[in-house]
Amino acid sequence: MLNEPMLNSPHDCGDCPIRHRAVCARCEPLELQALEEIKYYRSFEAGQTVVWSGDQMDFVASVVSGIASLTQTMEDGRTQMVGLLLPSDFVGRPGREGAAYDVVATTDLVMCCFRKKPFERIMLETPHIAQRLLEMTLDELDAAREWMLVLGRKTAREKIASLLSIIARRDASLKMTGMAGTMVFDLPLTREAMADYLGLTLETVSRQISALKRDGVIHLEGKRHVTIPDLGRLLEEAGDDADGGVMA
Amino acid sequence: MLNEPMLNSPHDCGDCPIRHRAVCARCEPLELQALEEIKYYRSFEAGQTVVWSGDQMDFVASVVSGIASLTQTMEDGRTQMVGLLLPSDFVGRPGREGAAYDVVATTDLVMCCFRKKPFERIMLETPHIAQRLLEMTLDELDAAREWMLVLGRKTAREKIASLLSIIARRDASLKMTGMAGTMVFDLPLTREAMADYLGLTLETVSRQISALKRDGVIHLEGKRHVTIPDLGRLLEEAGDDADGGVMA
DNA sequence: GTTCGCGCTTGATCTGGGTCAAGGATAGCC
DNA sequence: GGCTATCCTTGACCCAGATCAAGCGCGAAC
Repeated sequence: MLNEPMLNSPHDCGDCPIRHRAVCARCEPLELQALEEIKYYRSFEAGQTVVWSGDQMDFVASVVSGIASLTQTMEDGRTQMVGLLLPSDFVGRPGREGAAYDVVATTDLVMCCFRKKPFERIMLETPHIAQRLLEMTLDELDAAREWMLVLGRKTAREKIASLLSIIARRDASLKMTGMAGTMVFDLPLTREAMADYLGLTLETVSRQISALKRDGVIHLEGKRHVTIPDLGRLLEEAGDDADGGVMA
Repeated sequence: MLNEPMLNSPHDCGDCPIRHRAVCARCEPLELQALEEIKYYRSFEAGQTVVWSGDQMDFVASVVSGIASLTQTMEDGRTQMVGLLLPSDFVGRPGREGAAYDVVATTDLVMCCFRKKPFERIMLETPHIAQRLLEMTLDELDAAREWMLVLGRKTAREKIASLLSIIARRDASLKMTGMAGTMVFDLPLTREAMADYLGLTLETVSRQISALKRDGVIHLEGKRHVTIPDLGRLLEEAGDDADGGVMA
């Protein structure tokens, strides 16, 4: 039903060190020089906040390695993760002033940043960059809306299954046999981060993971290393036959 | 914190009959002719489905009058509304094939449609249309993510308050006195539609509305005509002091 | 008028997931 | 080795919201 925004572009453009779909210099030879000039890298440790909601955000960026999350927090501390940024994902709001949500490094993180003002100028001069950003933003919108179904209508078990299948399918190190075969990967999120993404408590996340393990839908080595013997079965658990959901 | 995508452009361009922010012919004098040629109107009765999820969608459109909603449904019938389209809102996925969700006429509805292929061509030739669409899509993304917080972390009472304040602030017929003054409007949604938007059951929606009424936070005449004597108070109920939330 | 249907309300009861609380496992560090 | 911190698990209990059920109000059709 939905397309799969995060899946559709590993964007492997050879030795390009950046691999960001939107503005990869290698894919934009004409703009190479202009983009190179406004480009810089930033590193963050797990747990660090990249930008605070409402703060001025004078750059746009794409993830080089690691995972960042977009998070909203209420005054009383309730938080909801509204997006996961994996390598090659883009973050930024050309034409917008402040950040709309906290951007937090969930793992150690390297981002490739472009100063915003000149980036916007380049965008104006280079129509297909705006169009590519539009497509990516539409993908993110689809993913966000898919996630609204998860948050609003799925049970705890379905939520966990949805998240696991999404991570499994995006994980670069996945090992897959057959159409709905075995997948192996490491969870890049703590139970608490998963809870924040799923609108649950960390206790419920833990319990449901234990239940999936007990029922043989998944296997765990340690707390993070996951084996999914039958992805099709997991997708059924997710209440989501057609596709395994989408993320952003 | 967040900007207010749906609020920021009543886009009153005089006698323009369309008033769609993205492609209003009056605001695009250069493209007037080209857009006029691919433009047509469609009317729907309340309850009709405009497009089904997955179907080919060979147009993009903006709402002229009435309300449409974007809805996702699981095989077992659970449904989640993922967007509300009010007059001047845009719907469509330039560069995308099928529809990602059902589009349903929630009230009687008139849409101004543009055939997709030629629209995409015009977009390619007219950079600032792509840029305007990008900005609108970013707004919708913000709204969707804001709604994720509502779905994932707010209580039933807060959800209702969030929805009411959003509708109140977007309603054209609103009557407002002072900064957080009295507002009067008609609910354009049934209890069931509200439930689908909020991830609740219609019974819970009904009960919470009754509770808000009992507590004097809102007044009701009949089942749809709402008076909010103190918007500030409602926003507190919404657990959302800074702003009243955003919608899409 | 009566009847129907739909949208809505309200009550009674049940339950999934939250809350509170007590450990267990593992990694780093002295 | 022991100590501490972090992350995770599990149990006991509770409550917000779901579910099941009955009935109301009101406009439309006859």
